[in-house]
Amino acid sequence: MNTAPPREAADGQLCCEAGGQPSLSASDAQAAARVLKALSDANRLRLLSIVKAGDGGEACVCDLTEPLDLGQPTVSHHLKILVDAGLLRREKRGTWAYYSLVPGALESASASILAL
Amino acid sequence: MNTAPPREAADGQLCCEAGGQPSLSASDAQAAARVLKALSDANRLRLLSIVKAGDGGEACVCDLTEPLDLGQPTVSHHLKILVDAGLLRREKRGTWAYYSLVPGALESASASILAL
DNA sequence: CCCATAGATTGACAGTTGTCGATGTAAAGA
DNA sequence: TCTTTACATCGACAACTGTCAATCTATGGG
Repeated sequence: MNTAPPREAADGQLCCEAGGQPSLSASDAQAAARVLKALSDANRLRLLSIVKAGDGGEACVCDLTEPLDLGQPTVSHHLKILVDAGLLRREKRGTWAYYSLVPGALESASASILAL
Repeated sequence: MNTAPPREAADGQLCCEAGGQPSLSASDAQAAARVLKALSDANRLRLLSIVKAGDGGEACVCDLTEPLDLGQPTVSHHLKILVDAGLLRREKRGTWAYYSLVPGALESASASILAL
């Protein structure tokens, strides 16, 4: 809305000076936000942590329901969000579903913050 | 191959070997989630990016309202969230409010993901 | 075939979030 | 003083999120 920036500040400091840098495109920001949104919940961070610390780097849902003190449908819901964000992988073996980290996914999310 | 985990219904909890590691405490997860939640919005990521790329590493609100195509109150709202999360600093000079990155804050947020 | 178990899906509901318009406030000019 | 400028705050509203109880699906054992 500011079409006429003040250019005569007494101190010489201009207010609205065009940065001109693309900085971060809207689509890049949206892509990064999609992953970070999956990481913005305490219970989901704990799920990732437990999966990472699990034997063989994986864990099944029954391993995850108890330590978080959440219902099983809620845990499944969070796991689906993490899978959809590309952070977790689901592998079904027999009756059980094993979740494991997608290699490099956390590093990529971490890097997207530093790349701001 | 099918590596069936030990299972006992009446015993209660013996599905997959419980990996009793503390992994990530509830309070640590909540603290990390609080910062990551501030980073989980595309417009806020763009705000940080513009501030970082700004002259002197700072920018005033009028620099931020236009490129995001958001109303001024909305931008102020997002900036407040970023300040509350410890990611931005606000300094008022004259009529203008200049925002700048808190040194190390992004690195710390990034590290909290890798520390999972 | 019937039943038990692991897990996903559905529906509902309260709480939160992003956005805007209207208004308030403080500083700089006229 | 009166007005303009830059920004914050408030109130409202739609959209989204996290959670649970109930139900559905699929696998395995008798």
